[in-house]
Amino acid sequence: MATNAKERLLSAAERLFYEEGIRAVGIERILSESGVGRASFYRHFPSKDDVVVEVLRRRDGMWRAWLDGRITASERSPEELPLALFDGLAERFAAAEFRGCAFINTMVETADPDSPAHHVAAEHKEKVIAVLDRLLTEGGYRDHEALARQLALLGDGAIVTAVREGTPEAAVRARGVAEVLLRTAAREPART
Amino acid sequence: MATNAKERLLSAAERLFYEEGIRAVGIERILSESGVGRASFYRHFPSKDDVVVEVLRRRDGMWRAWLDGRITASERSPEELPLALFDGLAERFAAAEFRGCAFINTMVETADPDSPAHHVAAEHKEKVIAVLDRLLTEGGYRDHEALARQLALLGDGAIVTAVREGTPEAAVRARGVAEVLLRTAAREPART
DNA sequence: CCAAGACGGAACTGATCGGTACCATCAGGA
DNA sequence: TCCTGATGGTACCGATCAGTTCCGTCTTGG
Repeated sequence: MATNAKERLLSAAERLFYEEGIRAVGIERILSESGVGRASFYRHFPSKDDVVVEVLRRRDGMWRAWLDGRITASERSPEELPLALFDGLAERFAAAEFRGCAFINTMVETADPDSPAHHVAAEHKEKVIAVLDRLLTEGGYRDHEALARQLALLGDGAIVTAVREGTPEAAVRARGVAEVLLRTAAREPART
Repeated sequence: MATNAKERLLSAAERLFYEEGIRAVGIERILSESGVGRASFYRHFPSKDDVVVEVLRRRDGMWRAWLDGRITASERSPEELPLALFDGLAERFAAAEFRGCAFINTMVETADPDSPAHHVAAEHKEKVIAVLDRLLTEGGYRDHEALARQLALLGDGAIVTAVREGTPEAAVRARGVAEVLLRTAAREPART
């Protein structure tokens, strides 16, 4: 039976890619930090690019599961529930290893917008927007899709700002903007 | 007399770094596209890293000069003048070669926040925020600094969103948020 | 008990990386 | 005229890149 070589490779690659960047991390580093042999690497993955894509897919699943958790654990009212995104971001920004959004970073580092990695990263963001759209719809907001895209834009702005500043403060600022946005937005007539 | 070898190097490097990323562009590419000899390169710059820093400094100056131009050319009223940033971004996003903000890209690609390049990039953003702060102060906004930082966060969010979507639409969405923000913000009592 | 398969280690390929050294050329000022 | 200094071209350096190949070992299911 196979041991968990593939799993070790993926988790080491995920950590290294996030901390130092994709191009900056060579195969050698992934091998030495995961303890996997060179040949085993290429038994599981045709090339480094395939590792990148699979790491992003994993991270997409993890990240959205985490977001769902933060949403269900939030004690905010339905019309304020979308703000749970910014509550969550505030936590993430405070983590020592925080270095922005792996998907934004990938799109920046992988210049070619047609590359598989760029594609997976872009899809992740659309899925997050879909989650926000659902929350806003349930919250009774009329123009929920446009609002969802504005909130996502705010979240991404907060992320790159936090990378630059090195403090979690950007999450608070973005949440402030989001609160104004939600208060101003029109909601469906109450159904009572 | 020296010809313009240094200038050719810098403009070629700036274009290549922006289009393909810093790590993705080797010295060889810069040499061949600028027509400069290898030795001449190292007569002007101690290392590639120094080119990166000087390119960023140049671009910082150019970019802020361009922003100033867009501001003075704007026909918006003083209280709406900060929106000129988003008008300008809308133009940039529509350009075929648009690939985000060179400074954000640099900070993402250069993981080390202590590196000179990261530093120059971070300083650029602070200078832009200072410009916004001045506009907001002149527009009579009370909490101008916090507002300036929120608008800058919106701008950066629009930029990374535009990279992902490949359309200029994000500028319009961000401007919409900015309008709500400015309308909601408290202004000094009118001095008439 | 033994064969199949997953594994780690290491040697090797060709290409490219950033950086150095040397050389011939060409312009301009004394 | 001659000399100085900036230039472009090229050969070269050691290091590292992604990827291939082979070999010995260990585990596990039949």
